[in-house]
Amino acid sequence: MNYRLEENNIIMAPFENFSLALTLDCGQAFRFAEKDGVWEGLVGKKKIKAMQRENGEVVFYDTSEEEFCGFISDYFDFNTDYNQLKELYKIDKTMEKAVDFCGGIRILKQESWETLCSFIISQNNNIKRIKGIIDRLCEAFGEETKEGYLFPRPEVLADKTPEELSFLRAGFRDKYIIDAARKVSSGEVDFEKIKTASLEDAIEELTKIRGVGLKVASCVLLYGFNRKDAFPVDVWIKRALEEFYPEGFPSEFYETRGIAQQFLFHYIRNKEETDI
DNA sequence: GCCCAGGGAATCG
DNA sequence: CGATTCCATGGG
Repeated sequence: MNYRLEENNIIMAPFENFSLALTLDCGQAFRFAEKDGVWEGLVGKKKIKAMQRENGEVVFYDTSEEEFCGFISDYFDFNTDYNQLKELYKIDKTMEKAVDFCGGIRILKQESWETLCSFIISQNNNIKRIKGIIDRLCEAFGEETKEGYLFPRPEVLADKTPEELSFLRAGFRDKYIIDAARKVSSGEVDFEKIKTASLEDAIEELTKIRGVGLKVASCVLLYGFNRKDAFPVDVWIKRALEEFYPEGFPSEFYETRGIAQQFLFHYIRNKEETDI
């Protein structure tokens, strides 16, 4: 990673066609907002504030070399070589187009509980509403800090009732949030076990929660447990598999097929609109 | 009014 | 098993 320090900001040199906007707004994370080209969001207790210049440089504001090399690089998974992965994906015609279209995306390493709760809310829902529900959830139950409201811990939500969550306007998902909070805070669903379990066992553990099926569990593992072999199949990916991969998704991608999935998802979902 | 949104559970046959 | 229906809410 090539970077330099200017006052309290880190300037990161362009690399691998990295796109800050695509990465933060491709449907994997829901707590980042853009204003005048500057993206802000809370990751745990720390705020990440960043913008990307025309020349590809990324400015990370109010940080240090230590924080950039540790916390920020870890969150963006900057030490994983995406160029190598993208070359591999290009053996496939459709994936080649996807990589050309949105190869600047990186899979973030998000906090496990926040990811679980967020993707429970995501089911049969649209991204704009998902963000609104999560904003209200954080403001009502998250610890208030000078950086903003933290994502509420499961212990705080475990003893709530659906009526107490009705202001979220989460619909039928409110009881799923409560069930997840109870099972995670009690240890009935064990995050430590998930971290070392096989993909199959990890999915089985997460699907003990009401409202968590194969797709949500796969998203949680991919985005919230850094499991690059987790492969969420939503309506868009399902269509793409039927249309382009009647023989199945290429087995060569297995170990990192979750990343390939993210490129494919964004490509098929956005190509028509931007072609015009 | 109708349809759909990064699904899942319950209920059929 | 697979297919269908219902679930809340809001935007297009």
